[in-house]
Amino acid sequence: MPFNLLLNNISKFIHLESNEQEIFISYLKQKKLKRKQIFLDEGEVCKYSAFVTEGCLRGYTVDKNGDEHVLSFAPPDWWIADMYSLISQKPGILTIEALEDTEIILLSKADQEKLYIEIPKFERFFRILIENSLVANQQRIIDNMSLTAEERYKIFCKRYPTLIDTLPQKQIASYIGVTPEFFSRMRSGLLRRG
Amino acid sequence: MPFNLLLNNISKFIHLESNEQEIFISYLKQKKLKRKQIFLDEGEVCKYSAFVTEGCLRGYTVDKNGDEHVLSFAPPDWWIADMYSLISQKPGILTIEALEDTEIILLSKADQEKLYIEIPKFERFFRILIENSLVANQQRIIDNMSLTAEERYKIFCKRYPTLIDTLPQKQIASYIGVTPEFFSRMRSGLLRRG
DNA sequence: CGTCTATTTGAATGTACTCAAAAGCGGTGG
DNA sequence: CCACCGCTTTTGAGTACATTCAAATAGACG
Repeated sequence: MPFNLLLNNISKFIHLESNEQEIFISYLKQKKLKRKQIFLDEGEVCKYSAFVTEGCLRGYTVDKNGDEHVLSFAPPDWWIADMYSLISQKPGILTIEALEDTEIILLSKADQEKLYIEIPKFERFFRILIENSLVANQQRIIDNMSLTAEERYKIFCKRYPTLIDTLPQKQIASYIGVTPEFFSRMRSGLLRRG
Repeated sequence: MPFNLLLNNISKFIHLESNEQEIFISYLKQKKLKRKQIFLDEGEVCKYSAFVTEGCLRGYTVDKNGDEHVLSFAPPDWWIADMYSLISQKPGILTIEALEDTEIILLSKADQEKLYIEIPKFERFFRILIENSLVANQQRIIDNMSLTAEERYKIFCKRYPTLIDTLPQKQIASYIGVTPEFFSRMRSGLLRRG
């Protein structure tokens, strides 16, 4: 079944009866994205949460100089959306793009709201999901203020070991908050030393 | 009634029947903090969410050089906690301190969990609260990556106009992510120009 | 293969930091 | 109520981490 990864993800936090599973599944849509395909563009209203089952997405913003800044990666078993836009239903600031051929499961904002009412457990599920996301984001703010680029890179390597070999350096540099040039020097420095 | 600010805050997102209000209020405790008093210390397990009714708190971390970094301010009508520690019930990294004489309302983790079960609406309330917090934190990450210190300062002034005159510059500098010395220069630069 | 993009390397520059010291301000006690 | 003490803010000079711009090299995809 194509929804197994998602159902398993959910079962870590709440238990669904089989009829509840059916209702939930009825709300889901599958979608495939080609490498470099845009899932959500800056300025659009975000109408879906996406759960990645294969491949990888990235969410990024573009600043006034045209430089990109990666807010988040979404490898398999992760959710991604422009949370600001999804909540407010106003035009968003994120672009979400496939870094490779990717498969996702979609849950629309409207259906998510229905879920909250029909199966209140989902309110709990998404609360917990967002709590964890909040904690991770707060930690990242602290790290950005407290640590050097090299320390942030080491933390990234520990926290996302699987992403290190798959992602282009450019993208990791952008997530960590340095230029690709500096990231390259940093890495060759780390290799020579420890 | 001392809980009016909090009840009013909640009523923006969910409606409580009067008996539900009573249950909720029965879980709350009031507490007063003197200026510079520590509400939660680094390394402690965070057992309470705090809602500020008067004064102001700040949550900060201390890095390996002994420098402080402010993660959040909590003026009246705001919640504050060490979310990581509150969720995991492990020792936290935040210190939460009163910047002035402050009054807060406490809700314990245990009672919050009870609320979720007895009055499921609260699951929704806190989900929404945390969603908004997540969006604000994500925006801050983006701003830290995209903007200069001066631009971040201007945004801070717009977003928290009331805090500008009450907070010591040192604290704002720490929130924005610059040294007090640089912050001072930056400000005098801004005053001379526009 | 050829083209396009990613990565590396070099040199000059800038933004923000460090250390040091002076000036300002606020709270507290005599 | 004033004087003092401690903390915050300002100012100065030198420095560092990271950026910019440019060019060469390497890699990946069609």
